[in-house]
Amino acid sequence: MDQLFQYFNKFNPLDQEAMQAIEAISRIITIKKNQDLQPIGHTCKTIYFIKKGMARIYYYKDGIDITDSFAFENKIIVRVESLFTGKPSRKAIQAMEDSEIIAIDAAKLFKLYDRYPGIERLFRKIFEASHVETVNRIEGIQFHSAEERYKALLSEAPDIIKRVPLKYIASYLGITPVSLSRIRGQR
Amino acid sequence: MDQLFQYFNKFNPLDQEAMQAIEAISRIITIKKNQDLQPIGHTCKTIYFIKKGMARIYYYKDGIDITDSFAFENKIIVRVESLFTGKPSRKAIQAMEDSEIIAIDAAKLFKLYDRYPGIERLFRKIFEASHVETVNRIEGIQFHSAEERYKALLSEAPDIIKRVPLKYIASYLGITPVSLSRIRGQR
DNA sequence: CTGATTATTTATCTTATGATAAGAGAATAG
DNA sequence: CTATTCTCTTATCATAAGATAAATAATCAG
Repeated sequence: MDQLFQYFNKFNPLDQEAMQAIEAISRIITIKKNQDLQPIGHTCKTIYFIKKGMARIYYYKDGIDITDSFAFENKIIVRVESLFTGKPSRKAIQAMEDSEIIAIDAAKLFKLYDRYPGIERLFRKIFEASHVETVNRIEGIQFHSAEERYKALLSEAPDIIKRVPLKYIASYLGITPVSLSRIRGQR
Repeated sequence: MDQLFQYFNKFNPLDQEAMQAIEAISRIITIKKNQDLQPIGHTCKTIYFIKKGMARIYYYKDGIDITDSFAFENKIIVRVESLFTGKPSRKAIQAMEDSEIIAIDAAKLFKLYDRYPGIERLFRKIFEASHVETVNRIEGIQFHSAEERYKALLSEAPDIIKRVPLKYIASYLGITPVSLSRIRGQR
C-alpha cells in the first residue's frame, strides 16, 4: 500500500485516518498475463493502481482489437467514460504481464468524499492530470503523422516495444500493424 | 447569472451562500466577433461560461490556424492543459460571434474550494464530464474517417455550419479545408 | 454600392496508409 | 524438441487525404 500512498503524495498528501479509510476499501489482486481485469460491457466500479506489471484498455471496433491506452507501474488505470457516467463500458482492461494491482472500490471511495475532503481533492487532482494528458493526446493524434507519433511514443516510453507486442502499439497509434512495420522498416 | 446557476444545477446544486461567493468572483464580459478573449502564451486564469454567442479554442501549428474546440451557449470554455498545470497555454480563446461571457476568476475559485466543498464538488463534476467528452473524442478521431467525423458533427450540432466558417470546422476535424469541401461536394 | 479581401469549390498530381496475401520468425503447448 | 499458433515483415494494389493552383462565391470596409 505504501507504493500507492507515495503516488498519492504527488497529488495531495492524506492524513493517517484518510489513508486508513482508503486501505479499508482496497484489495490487492494478482492477475496473470492476458487475463481481463474487467470485461467489456461491465460498468466501471473500480479504480486500479498498478503495483507491478502492466495493463491496457482495449475494445473491439468492427471485430478488430483496438488498444485505447497502456498503463505501467505506479499508474492508475480506469475507464473514465464509464466511471464518471455510470454507464457500461465498451472497453475492457487486460493485464499484459503477470501483475499485482491495487483495486479501490469506486462506490465506497465516492462515499468517503463527504467525510474526507482531502480524498475528494486527491482524486480530483489525479483525474485532472489525466484529463490534461487526454487533451494533449488529441493534438498528437490529429496533427502528427503515424511516424511522428511512433517516434514520440518511443521517446516517452522507450521500453514499451520490449514489453508490448507491436500489434497493440499499432492500434494505440491508430494504424494497422502492417503500417507500423513499414514505418519501422524504413531506416 | 441565473443562466450560469441553472447550468451548475445540472451538476451539483449550490446553496445561496456558495452562489453569492461565485457571483463575487465573476464578471460579465461583452466581446466582439473575432476578438481574442485570451491570447496565446497566456496562462489560463479564468473559467468562461458562454451566456450568448460562441467561441473557439485555437492555436497555430506550423503557422496554420487550428481549431481545437468550439463552445456554444450554456457551455464552459477553458484551456484545461493550462488551468490544471499552471503553465502558459499555446492556445487562444476567440469569440466567433459578438458574445456575452461570464468570466470566473480561477485562482479565487480554487480558494473557495476550502470553504465551500459544494463548489469544489461542482467543478469536479463539470470537469469530469468534459474529461469524458475528451476521451470519447479520441475514439472518434482515431477510428473514423474524415467523412464519418463530419457527419457525426453535423448530427451532434446541426447548426454549426451556419455559425462557423468551414475552414474552422475542417481543422477541428483534422483535415484541410480543401478536403472538407471535397467531402461535402460528393453527393 | 463597389472594390478588396476572405472563404469555398474544383481540378490535378502526390503520398501516406489501408487491405490483402504470403512468407519468415517467435513463442508456446504438448 | 517439434508442431502449431501467433506475431511481424514484405510486397502489391487501392484509396483517402495532402499540396498546390486557379476559379467562384461570399463578406466586409469605406
